[in-house]
Amino acid sequence: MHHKTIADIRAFNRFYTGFLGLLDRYLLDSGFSLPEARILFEISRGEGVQASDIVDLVGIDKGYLSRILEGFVSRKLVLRRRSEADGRKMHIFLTDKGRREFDKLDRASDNQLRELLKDLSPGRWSALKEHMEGITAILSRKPPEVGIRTGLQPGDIGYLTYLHGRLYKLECDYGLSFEAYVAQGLAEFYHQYDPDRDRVWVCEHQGRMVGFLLLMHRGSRSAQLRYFILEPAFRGLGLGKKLMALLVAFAREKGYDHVYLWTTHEQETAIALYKRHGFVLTEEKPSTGFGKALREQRFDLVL
Amino acid sequence: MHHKTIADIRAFNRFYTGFLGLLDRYLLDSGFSLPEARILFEISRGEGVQASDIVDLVGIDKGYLSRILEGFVSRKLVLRRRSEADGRKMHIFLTDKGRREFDKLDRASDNQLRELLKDLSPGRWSALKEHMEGITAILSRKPPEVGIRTGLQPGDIGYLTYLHGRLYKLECDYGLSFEAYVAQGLAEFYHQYDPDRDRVWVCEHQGRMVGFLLLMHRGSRSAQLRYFILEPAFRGLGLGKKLMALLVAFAREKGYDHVYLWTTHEQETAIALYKRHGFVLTEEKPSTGFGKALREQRFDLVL
DNA sequence: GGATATAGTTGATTTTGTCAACCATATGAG
DNA sequence: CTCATATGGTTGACAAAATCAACTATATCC
Repeated sequence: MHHKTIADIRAFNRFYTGFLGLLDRYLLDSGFSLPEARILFEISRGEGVQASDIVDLVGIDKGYLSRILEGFVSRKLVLRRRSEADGRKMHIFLTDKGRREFDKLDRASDNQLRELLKDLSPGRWSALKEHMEGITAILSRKPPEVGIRTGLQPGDIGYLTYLHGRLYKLECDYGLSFEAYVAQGLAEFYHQYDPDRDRVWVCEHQGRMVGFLLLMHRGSRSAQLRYFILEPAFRGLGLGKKLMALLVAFAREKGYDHVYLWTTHEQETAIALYKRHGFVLTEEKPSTGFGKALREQRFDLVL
Repeated sequence: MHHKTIADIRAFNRFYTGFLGLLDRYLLDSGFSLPEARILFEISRGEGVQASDIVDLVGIDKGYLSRILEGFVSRKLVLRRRSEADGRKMHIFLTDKGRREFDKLDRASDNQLRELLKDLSPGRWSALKEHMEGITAILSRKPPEVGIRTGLQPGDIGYLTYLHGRLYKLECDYGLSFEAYVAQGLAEFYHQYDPDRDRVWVCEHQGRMVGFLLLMHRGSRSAQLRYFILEPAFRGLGLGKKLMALLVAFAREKGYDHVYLWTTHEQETAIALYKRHGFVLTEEKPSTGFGKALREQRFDLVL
């Protein structure tokens, strides 16, 4: 199934192994071997670490580590001190000399990398960094950090339209006319946008919109929920629930009697969410608007 | 200067070294060492490779390689054959047994990776792949591959609006009203879009729009150029020139008398491009439309 | 208090990688 | 043609890196 992707990942692994090898080669004339450098790094990062931590962090045999540390001690780079709390453990510290040597090595590594990448434009530097952060986050199973902000910013109208166009095409096979309709609707919304009575919530991940919800006034007592959307990769993280809670709280705070929304019968996941927050189906009508037979449905929530 | 970024990249290197180590560890019980596996891989990829190629690809000492190959030969996994064209060279081939063994290893590596990543959602798989491709492209200094297609697709209207909103904010400090204006304009364009007389050109990089240009009919003999935009990271690659050439060719082909466009005096780079393609300033009027004093300018090109 | 586990050390050994010398063939200048 | 030099690869001698199992000392848990 993922066959092509697996092959791509393995290709990247080979490529990056080569790149890392390029960096490592240089260490040779630094007086430290590769594992020595990594061990020094771990010691400098957490002064007082114990050997078993390093074993885990660097993935090295404990016997081997013991000997490398022995070497460091004889070169007067580190000190080993038996733990007072647990007599089996040894805490490891850099001596002043060790710190100096490590700093030298560390600076040299920085320079080497800087040299290697100095021809890249700032745009590519930051792209590189973003890609790396992305990979780290994915492989270490960090749940993506998503912030929710209110208030429209330049780019939001367009990106929201883009999300609708792309995802409704993908998931419901709507065509371009739907996207044009969204663009039109958002342009109109913008013109009657009243920050006091209306509110938008934007979910952002690394500067990119991944979710959206909007509540706008319709007369003085009621309001309409519109443009609810979540990027597929960010579903199932509770964002929809969080957005909905914010919306209900806002509607209450602003004193609306009730909130309504229009959707189509196809939006099953969204509808389940609406229902869970107390919305009930109040009206239904057929539609052929976006190139297929649909039932448009109205849901109402009385506050 | 890039100090923080350098540190981030080094952090990624440590992280990824660990990840690769995880993958490599497994090889231990495959009967092949890590360099052996890489060498086998290179042989299988290019049957008949010569030793020196492998030295370059894998970054291994030639003496060491010679011995590893010797080992393969004695295990009947590969054949060495002296080149007929150059008696110094040896071409290396997998035997049937070698191919079988390699396939086994290769499949096992695939499975191992698949196993390691099986809990990731499809969205994260493809994100991972994209990040990896991005890093490879940047580090190997590949000029970004940009394709130009014609024809609107779902997502285009929104993304184009987004580009305008974001970039005009960034570069000219236009506000949201400009973006709403673009959204409106594009929705209208879509409704009167006539594939026979109008054309859009979309520059794409890795599935994302990075440039756009449109020509639409205005009456039967003249046409208007609109929505010309290029993502900053993709300027200076000759894309603007290419788009403009496509537009002029299309306008000629469709028999238009002349092409015109409206812009503002601030768009200096774009204006230079227009002039280079024969456009001349024909009209100018003040405007305060998007929150600042501007001179709107009309340029015409007679064909 | 005795079985079991953890933290680290040590000795023996294997695997992996490096270096320089070397052979055979090819290439290019005169 | 031929001699100096370069290229592709092999070999021997070593050094470095890594592994494994046995061992000591301390801690923990019933």
